[in-house]
Amino acid sequence: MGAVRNTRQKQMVYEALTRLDHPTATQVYECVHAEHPTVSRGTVFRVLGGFAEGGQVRRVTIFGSDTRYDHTLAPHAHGRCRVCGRVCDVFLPDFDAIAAGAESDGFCVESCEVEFGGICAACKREQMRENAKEE
Amino acid sequence: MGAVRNTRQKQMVYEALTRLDHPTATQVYECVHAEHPTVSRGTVFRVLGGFAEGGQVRRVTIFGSDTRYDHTLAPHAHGRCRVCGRVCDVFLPDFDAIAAGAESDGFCVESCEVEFGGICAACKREQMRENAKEE
DNA sequence: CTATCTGCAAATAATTTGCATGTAC
DNA sequence: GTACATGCAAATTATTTGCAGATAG
Repeated sequence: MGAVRNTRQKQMVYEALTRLDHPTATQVYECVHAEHPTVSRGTVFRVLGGFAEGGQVRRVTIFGSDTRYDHTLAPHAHGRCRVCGRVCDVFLPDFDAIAAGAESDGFCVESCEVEFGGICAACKREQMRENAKEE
Repeated sequence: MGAVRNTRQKQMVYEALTRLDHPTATQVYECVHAEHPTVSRGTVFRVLGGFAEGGQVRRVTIFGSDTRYDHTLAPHAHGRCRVCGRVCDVFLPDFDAIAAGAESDGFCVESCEVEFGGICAACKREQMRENAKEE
């Protein structure tokens, strides 16, 4: 018992996840439901929950926003750009050092989430160009 | 215009915030409402939102859990202990280095949130004691 | 076959909002 | 006095759940 079955719905949810960019569960539902109207909200939420449980996807809660899902498993941080609004992956050169810092404060680390607010590389470049024009 | 008024409700909400430990808005509401039944949910949510906006308190979203509020403004991380369930403050020796890492990946950092999952110092000590007893 | 999954629709739970009234300054 | 704030209750929004029927292995 306890065997997890590979259903069409799970495949569709996972595929939507790889195609969308850090989507919320509702966005995944909308994406899947658009092409397959019979797929229900409940199923999408349950499937995503199962994936998160099983470690196939990462559940990310960014700032005030809703819970989002990320299919990239390699350790990385997230940035929320206040210009374009997008959530983007941010790779830190020394992710392990962060956990090490927490350990030194007595907390036994098993998982770690890092989120930034600010401006993404693309929007920053855009701003530079604007400023240059003003001169 | 635009002047923020100092009302009794705001004082009570802030006081509850300092007394509770990383509470959710609903917990703050329950705390305040217990002693002052006329204070409404809407007011508590609005006041907390205003505080977060004005920078008097920090809004923290930890893992899947609800939005929480923190009156400690000094930069620090949060740990969610999977044994006692509590959210505790974790002070990292070099918080700035994390943002520096993100900058090196091109993200222009304005704010940073770090969350850990694991076991807090108190529960870890408890475990040690248990293990010692088994010998 | 049968344990797991799904669809549906109803139930929760958190948070927001409209509006008439209250009150800080 | 008046602009901002509050109380209330209804509206939204995200997510969960119960259950009967469908289906993967």
